[in-house]
Amino acid sequence: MPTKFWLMKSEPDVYSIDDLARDGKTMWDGVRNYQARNFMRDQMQVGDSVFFYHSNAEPSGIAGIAKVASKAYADPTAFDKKDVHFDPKSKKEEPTWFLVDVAFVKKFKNFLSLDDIKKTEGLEGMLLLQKGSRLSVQPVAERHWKVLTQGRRL
DNA sequence: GCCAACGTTGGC
DNA sequence: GCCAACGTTGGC
Repeated sequence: MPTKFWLMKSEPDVYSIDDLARDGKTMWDGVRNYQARNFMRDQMQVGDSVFFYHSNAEPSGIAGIAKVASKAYADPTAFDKKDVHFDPKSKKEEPTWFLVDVAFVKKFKNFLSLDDIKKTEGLEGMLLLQKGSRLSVQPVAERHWKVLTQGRRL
């Protein structure tokens, strides 16, 4: 598998790095975008590293690190009529939506804000920084991961 | 809360 | 298969 590094977005009001630290592990449910689903279903491997990104936050940015803790399986919230992420088109025999389990690794002592990320050199081409990029699950190039994690007190 | 940039849906 | 209308994301 080519990619071993990922970035996954969550709104901290809904589920933050502190929630993951408390739970230890969580189902990354509610992804309803095909590209994001495909990354989880087709490419993620147990043990892959994940930037836990706080979106729609004050400030937005990378809050810590998590890791992929399961292979992809059907997202149960798609079958649950009472769930906000319910999708009547997804059938149990042939699920539309998938998720992986994500486990807590660390919370950064120094939150890495989007502002900091933008100021960082060597991130040319990083998906997160592309205008209009909204993908909530995205691959991170190894060199970008290194640039962001090395030479910093995180 | 605004709104630009995307993604999806559905009429034709 | 086109594309307008609509819904969502997410920075600001």
